[in-house]
Amino acid sequence: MFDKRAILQNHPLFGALGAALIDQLSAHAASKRIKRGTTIFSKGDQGTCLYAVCSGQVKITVPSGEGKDAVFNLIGPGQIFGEIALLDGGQRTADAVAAKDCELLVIDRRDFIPLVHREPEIALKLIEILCRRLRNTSEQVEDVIFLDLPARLAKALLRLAGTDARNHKVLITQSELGQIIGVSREATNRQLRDWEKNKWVKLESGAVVLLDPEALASLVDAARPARA
Amino acid sequence: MFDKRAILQNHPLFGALGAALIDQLSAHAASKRIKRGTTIFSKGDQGTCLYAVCSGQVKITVPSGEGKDAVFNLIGPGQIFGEIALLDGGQRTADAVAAKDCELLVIDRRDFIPLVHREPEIALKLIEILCRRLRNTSEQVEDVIFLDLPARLAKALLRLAGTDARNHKVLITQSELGQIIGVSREATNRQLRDWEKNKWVKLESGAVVLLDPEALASLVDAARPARA
DNA sequence: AGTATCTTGTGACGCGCCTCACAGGGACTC
DNA sequence: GAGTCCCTGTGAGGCGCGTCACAAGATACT
Repeated sequence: MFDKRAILQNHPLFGALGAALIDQLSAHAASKRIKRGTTIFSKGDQGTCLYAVCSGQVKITVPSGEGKDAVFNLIGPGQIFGEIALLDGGQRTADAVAAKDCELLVIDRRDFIPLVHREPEIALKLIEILCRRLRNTSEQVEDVIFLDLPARLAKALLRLAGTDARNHKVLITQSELGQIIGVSREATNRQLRDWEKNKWVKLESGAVVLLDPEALASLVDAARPARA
Repeated sequence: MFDKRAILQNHPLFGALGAALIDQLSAHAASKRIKRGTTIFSKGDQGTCLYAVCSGQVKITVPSGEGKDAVFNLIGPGQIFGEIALLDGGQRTADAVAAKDCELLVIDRRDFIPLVHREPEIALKLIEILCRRLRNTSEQVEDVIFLDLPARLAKALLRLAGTDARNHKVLITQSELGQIIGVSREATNRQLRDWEKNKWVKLESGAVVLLDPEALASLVDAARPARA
């Protein structure tokens, strides 16, 4: 077990709150250990919980029959997920699966909603988080429409390297990369091999090492010409 | 001119508010007439205003150099736009252009933010709106990744018919349709002609008449097989 | 009415990426 | 040590859709 209060305190969503509120919230928050590969919820479920990741990583995916899932988001420690269904009481818009062994905090709608009504600070924080999500998602739409495979792949690698690893080594399989950018595994592989020839990346089993991040970045820029 | 108070009162975002607050808000809200084709703001601008559409229609687009814009959203009477940049103070994520002559209400960040802090009701309403936007945008990502041209086109037509017109006549040009679904005008035209042969639609200059909406709907379903 | 502009309609061509198919290598299990 | 995964690597074939090019009807502008 771990100290719920300490984790809430450090969490961006709740950090600004007073100690009294933290106590109150932690009384309602259940901690939960989840094994890698476990499904936390599925698209279409009635959603009643908010989740905060304490450790591990959660993959937000959306299925399209035949295991052709697309990966929408990777949630790491200190981030929350499941807010939308929690807040509007609707269905979950995607699946959530533990990408690694995880420790999660779970807060139920019944306990959370009254708090939002009572505490404007939380509401504002939520607005901030939703805005950020919205910006991300909008950018995803743009990317899928405007950027070709190389640009999307480069962008994804840079993003993953930023959040994920020291030394520009991204721990991810090529299938997963493909799912993130919405492209087949084979196409992903071919593009990476191409870059490997140019010494832009080095491929390992289950990982991609970025040797020349700037080259990749310039690729992204080239694909999206500045406005006239 | 039109009565600002009456419009705010009828607006979903503010309808629940007390009369006193409405007065207060309407004092700060400027009304504005905008001619068709006018740019209201551009992607990258520092955004300080929230807009509510009283009449007309606003097109939210995102540019990709060379006039290859994609249309993200069409905002009609009773809807708001520009919330994100308003709320988090960041840059606008897209362009906004008047698709028809419009009457807009404009509320500045300086006047609005304090109100959000003071009035939990408004914050909650905003959360609701942001959630809905987020759901829409997520669905857009899914669609672009999973659905092919016919399915996306069918879906777009059905959506436009639902909000837009009586009698299943959608007033829109084929170029605009292409921009909405992220596809070239030519491809859009070919698909529509195809459907016209089957008597599913009838084409007119600047409009598409849906003769068999159910056929189109079944097409959308077929493209997205139910989960196993 | 006459001209410019927008919209539609279509053919040809090519490229990007998907699908299918198969093979080798590393890791983990019995 | 043999078998079974999962991950990687690659070839061949195909087609969806973008791009270019051009023509004819519709609309708006003066």
